[in-house]
Amino acid sequence: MKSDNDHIKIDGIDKDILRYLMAEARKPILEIARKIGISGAAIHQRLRKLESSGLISGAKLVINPKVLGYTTMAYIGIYLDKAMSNPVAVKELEKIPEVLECHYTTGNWSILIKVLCRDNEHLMQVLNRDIQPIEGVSRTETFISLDQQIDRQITI
Amino acid sequence: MKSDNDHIKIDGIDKDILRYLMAEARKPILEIARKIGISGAAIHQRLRKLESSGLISGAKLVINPKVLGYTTMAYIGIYLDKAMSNPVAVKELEKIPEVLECHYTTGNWSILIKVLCRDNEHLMQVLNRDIQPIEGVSRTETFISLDQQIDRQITI
DNA sequence: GCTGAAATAGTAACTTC
DNA sequence: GAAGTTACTATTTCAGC
Repeated sequence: MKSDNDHIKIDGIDKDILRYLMAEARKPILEIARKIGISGAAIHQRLRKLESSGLISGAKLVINPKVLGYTTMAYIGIYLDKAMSNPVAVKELEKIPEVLECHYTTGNWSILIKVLCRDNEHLMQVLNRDIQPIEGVSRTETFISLDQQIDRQITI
Repeated sequence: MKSDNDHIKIDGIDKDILRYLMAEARKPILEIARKIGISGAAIHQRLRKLESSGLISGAKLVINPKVLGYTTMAYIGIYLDKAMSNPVAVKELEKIPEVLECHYTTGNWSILIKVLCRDNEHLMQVLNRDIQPIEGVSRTETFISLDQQIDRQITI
């Protein structure tokens, strides 16, 4: 039984399989099999092992929010009152669909969140109507991402 | 021909399909077909349409970096000298595999990046050996993510 | 959106080292 | 017994309707 923190051994073949699927999760496994030089069933067995080891945590369809009209991405640093517990604030943030990430951070803020909005007006609404009213939120600092220039996963 | 910024029409069935696949990109399409009540081929047609519209930009295998021993995630705000052009700095940041995201932001910094390291010592190395030496980088502010409490995509 | 044929994936039993 | 192949069934993909 492997816990989340055990390091596991993966060989070159595992790495090849992962690299292909990290870029294109629905790539035909037989195609990978032909390129690597082993059978499709063998790849499937390795994938099952990588899944049960916890290294593979899933596969997600990536969608382009711009096509839906969501063009404004921003990071917001949130200062919480000392009395306010982080988990309670996170529970409230979870209810806001525009909040995509939430980190409990060292440094100036208690919380750093990433939000995705249609435009600046929508962002202002989320700040004023959804975030500021949360109990314990004293102040926020907003950084709009004018352009996301790198977006990738860990390199295998 | 649709450009990246056109909004497209998607109906309830499209939304259902997207919701299933955004959570589990490798979920059998026939399984979704049975739940929604249309044929697998119909779903496939809709997926092709969604792909060519640009809404679906791909499918990625999600891996758990903790299993590989990467436990320290941090955001780093970077101040650039006025003379330094952003694209040149980004080109250098791209060469650092630990840099997962890079945003050109409004506010205090020129650039906000997200890095993933094995531990605090590794993070220190990346800062001192890889980031600080980049020409034009004058100062950095680091925020370690003690815990990522929300991580999701846009809600459809 | 459906149908049906060809390609591909997933599973299990068998083989080899 | 760990890793792979072969053989078999289910699913996906693609063309024609």
